[in-house]
Amino acid sequence: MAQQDEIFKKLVSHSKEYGFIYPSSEVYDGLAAVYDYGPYGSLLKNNIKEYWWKAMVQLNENIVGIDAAIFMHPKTWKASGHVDAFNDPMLDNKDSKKRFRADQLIEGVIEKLQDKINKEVEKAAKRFGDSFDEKMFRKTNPRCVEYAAKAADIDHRMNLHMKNGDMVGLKSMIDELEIADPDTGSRNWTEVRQFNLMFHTQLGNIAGEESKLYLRPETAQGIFVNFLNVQKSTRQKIPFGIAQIGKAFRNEIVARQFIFRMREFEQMEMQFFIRPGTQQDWYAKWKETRMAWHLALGTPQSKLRFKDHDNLAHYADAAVDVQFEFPFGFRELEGIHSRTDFDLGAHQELSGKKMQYFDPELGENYVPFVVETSIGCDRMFLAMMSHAFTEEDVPDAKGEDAKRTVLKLHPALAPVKCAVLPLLKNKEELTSAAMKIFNDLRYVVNCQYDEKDAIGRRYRRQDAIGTPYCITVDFQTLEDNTVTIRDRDTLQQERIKIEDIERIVLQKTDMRRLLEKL
RNA sequence: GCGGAAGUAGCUCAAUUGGUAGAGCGACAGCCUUCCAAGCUGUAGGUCGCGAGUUCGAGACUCGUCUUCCGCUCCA
Repeated sequence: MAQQDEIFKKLVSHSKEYGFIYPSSEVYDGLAAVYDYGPYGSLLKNNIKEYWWKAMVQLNENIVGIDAAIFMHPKTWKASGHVDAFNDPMLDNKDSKKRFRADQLIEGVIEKLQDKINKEVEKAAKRFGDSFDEKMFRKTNPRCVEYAAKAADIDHRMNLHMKNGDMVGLKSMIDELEIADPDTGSRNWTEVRQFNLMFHTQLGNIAGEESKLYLRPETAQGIFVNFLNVQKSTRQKIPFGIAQIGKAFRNEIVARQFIFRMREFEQMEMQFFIRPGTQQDWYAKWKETRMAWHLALGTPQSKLRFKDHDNLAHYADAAVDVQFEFPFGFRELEGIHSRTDFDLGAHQELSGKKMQYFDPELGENYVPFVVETSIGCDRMFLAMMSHAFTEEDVPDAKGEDAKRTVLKLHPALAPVKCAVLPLLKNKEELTSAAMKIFNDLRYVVNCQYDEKDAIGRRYRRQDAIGTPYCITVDFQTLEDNTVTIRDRDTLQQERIKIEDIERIVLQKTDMRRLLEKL
């Protein structure tokens, strides 16, 4: 574990040192849990997005892409359940220093009351034997009735406070019910404070409730509200999908672990609209499809796994995570959710606009069901970086063991595909020949020319940013128009003709090679 | 928000009991160099996180403050 921690730290500093990820606003001492993508980082991130987009949109004639705005009508978030479900009332125990959700503490009391009722029922069942009428007992037994009434009262009042955002009311309930920290028994609580997981800003210049706008906490809603627009303008028939890549914002209480949990992040989401009742088949199909997408990158099966959700979100009837083994353990990378007709149904209800599809085969209208695939772009980035980051021993110029740090990124994802290097800087014939090759190749792939320092050092610099291939121009080049091409992972060199460089580099690094595996 | 740790050059870290801020690596320039972090020379880069206090004198001691990291609570 300590070793894993060490590797993670090295990855973080490597990311900064080589221009992948910088802490945000570093000159002002940084901004917690916000990061900027540097030159190589943004190239890598774009390649990840391209791989996803092409796999989803380009290769599926029944999936189309959109780019919806981050700002949406505030009612969107009312319909989606985010306004209500993402306001968490929290309080701390001053003695144990632990933090709790006020509503969960109060619900604990309700659960205890229900346990008491169940115990009464059990006792009575034993007493009365076969003649026991449980329903009647629950309704008539004075203790059961009392407990049930109390539970209902607490539940009712809590919901009222939650609805009104009445933090003081929640706190007074906690005092009144004499709720204690379950571990320590302490009742020394702070005030209840509200944590809203959505960021907001205002539309127009006048601040006020009516002009309050949220920064979207998920991209999915931009897809749902455009469902009919897209279906009609692209003449799609169910089943079909809408894909989108975009930023989302969540005011996490604690954002940690580098870019794994950020307050501003990027999602790659696809909502697949289907006939009600077919959701299980499509859920299974997308689980399989998405896993294949991950495996095509060469990520070992052992680093990926499915993890079913224990608690389903308010909109889902089935949910599974694709987890990746990060340096800090298996964590969620992608979610696949069967979202039922919850979202479209909610928008239909709140907007008063029909969100229905006429199915010509069935000859009827219905609100489609949805299976969602949602992957965190930044998490995918971190997964690729942490899998690729390698420190290994290789022989140096004297044949002794030396360390090299190399990013073994999939060639199709690598930010720079190829470096063109003259063996020596001070031989004009070599540099001009190399420059000529470089100026030709740059039209085809992202490549670099480097003549500074000894050749070995230049190779290592390219290793550090994950460049899969290095073309070296040497004296033999001047005689027979051949160059060497060095493989990042094997360090093997092959001699190839200059005229073949473009074809060979493309063949090895083109996204096509990756997409064909799907 | 609470608790813990840490802030000195781009990076990693030094600086005896308080006495003029250094090294290695990296960067840049030049020379040299025929394939895996080579050598030589030179250059740039720091109000020691910030603010007070103690002292003849503070990077070091005291107090405050800010930021980051780790843990806890939350995580669609």
